[in-house]
Amino acid sequence: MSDSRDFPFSTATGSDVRVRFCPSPTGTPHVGLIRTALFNWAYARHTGGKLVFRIEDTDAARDSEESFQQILDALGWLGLGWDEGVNVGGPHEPYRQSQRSDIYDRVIAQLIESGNAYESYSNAEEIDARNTAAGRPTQLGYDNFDRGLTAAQREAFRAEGREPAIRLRVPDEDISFTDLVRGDITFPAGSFTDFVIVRPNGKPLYTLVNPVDDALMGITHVLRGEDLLSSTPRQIALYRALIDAGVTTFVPRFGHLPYVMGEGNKKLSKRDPSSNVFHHRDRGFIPEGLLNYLSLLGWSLSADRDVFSRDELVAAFDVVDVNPNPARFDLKKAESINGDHVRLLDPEDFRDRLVPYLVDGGVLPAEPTAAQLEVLTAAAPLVQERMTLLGEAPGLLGFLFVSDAELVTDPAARDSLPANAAEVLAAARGALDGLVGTGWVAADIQRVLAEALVDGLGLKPRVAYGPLRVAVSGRKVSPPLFESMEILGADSTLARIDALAASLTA
RNA sequence: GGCCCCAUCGUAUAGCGGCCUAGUACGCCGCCCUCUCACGGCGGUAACGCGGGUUCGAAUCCCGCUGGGGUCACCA
Repeated sequence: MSDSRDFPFSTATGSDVRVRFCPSPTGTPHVGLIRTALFNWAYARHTGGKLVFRIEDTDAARDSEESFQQILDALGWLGLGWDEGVNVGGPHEPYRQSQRSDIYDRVIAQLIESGNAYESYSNAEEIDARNTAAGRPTQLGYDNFDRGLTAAQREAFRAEGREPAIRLRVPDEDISFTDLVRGDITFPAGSFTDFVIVRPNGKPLYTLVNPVDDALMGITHVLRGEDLLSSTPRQIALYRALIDAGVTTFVPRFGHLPYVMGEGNKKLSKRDPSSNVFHHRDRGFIPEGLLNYLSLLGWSLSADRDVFSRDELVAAFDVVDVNPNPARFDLKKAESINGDHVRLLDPEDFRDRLVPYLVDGGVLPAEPTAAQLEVLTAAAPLVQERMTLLGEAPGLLGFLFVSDAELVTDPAARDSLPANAAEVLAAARGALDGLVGTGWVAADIQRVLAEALVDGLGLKPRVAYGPLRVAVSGRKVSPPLFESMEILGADSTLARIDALAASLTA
């Protein structure tokens, strides 16, 4: 066939690669959507090519400004930047389809002019009726009936006041392409009939605007979800029409990324909280962790390593290495990866990232004081390696930011107190008293406590320190005890021990 | 139903004809470390859907089956 010569696929491989991310602003950003953005971004960075960010808002009924802002928010948070497009501009403005009507009108005219598209007056009822009459399954849909309409017939329909949809005349031959992640794929001739590209009201459909914009913007690689795979032959048909009409000169290469699955064998539902990027951010995922995990859905860096940086991802990423099979979103694994990245953070960076979570958790005011930040700086290193999600911060560190009087003791922690708690507390109090005025550092605290409780009373360490942990933090689980006491200071520490002791005898 | 895609431990994957008595990670189960919780360390559990070929040799190539999924809109 002469297809490859007349309708060549893109041969871009290096810095001439142009990929795009073109979400429709409906709803909250889904992890699957972000994974698609990530792979496009990574491919552009890896090849040295360009990433174009376009918004497909041609469905006024479903699109929203709020959703658009959320997409921007998500991309910004994750650090996925683009080279051309919304908010940054470029040579193919505008980048919101709702503002490109004139461009589409022009292309539609070219398509009709060149004979690649035509007016179709058939409505659904008429199509069904014709199919039934012809003994053809109605499921087969449109029958290309209007292809042969004469000027007189069109005029007659017009006279009836009917407005035509515009359909693309599709080639009656097999359509093949080499999918970058799946290999050669062929759709037999007759798989689909002439399809609508413009509504009777003049509004162009996704089937037209998506390929048209890709063509006009010089997109060389279309990396998108697997759900679009079956529409690819139609897009290629449209591309051929665009080439024939002189609108563009090549067909992009396609790569269909596997689904991100939820429980069972279904796509991760938008209703599942795990699908919501912001839900993960709120819980304390950091961009490095979420991005790392998402990249593992359908791809891998190497045989024996799955924690890596953005730069490592970019250096190694290639679409052809993407797995074609669907991947399940595994929250446990995601959290584990996130925890690894949290531990990799520089201490100051880690501390800074804690602040918003502590503010949201009501632990710190919107504008923390210098004293509070000082406490945080001292405490952060104590919890960095024991946190998986930053959202754990309020629960872990809250006790350091409340007055002794405000400290609430978790009922479960109180219940865990051993029978001899009062005795332990009293002995600790006595030992600690000796330190007042001599400096108040963790090592000394631990030493005197060990002498008094472990050596003196002969207690097991966990029995000895349990009551103190509850007294100081109000919880069964806390950052390391002696360091916590040091940060809290002698006065608070003693006051809290006294308070718990008093409540035991009350 | 037509067409298309997919198929390695529970999960994500490595594997692209011999290095595989199938590796790694998460999970799970033990043990160690330990002031709690974590972290860390050590060990264990667990997979090539089935059937035919091709080949000296197949998880890897081909065909069929089975099983999953997607798509068939004047949504995107």
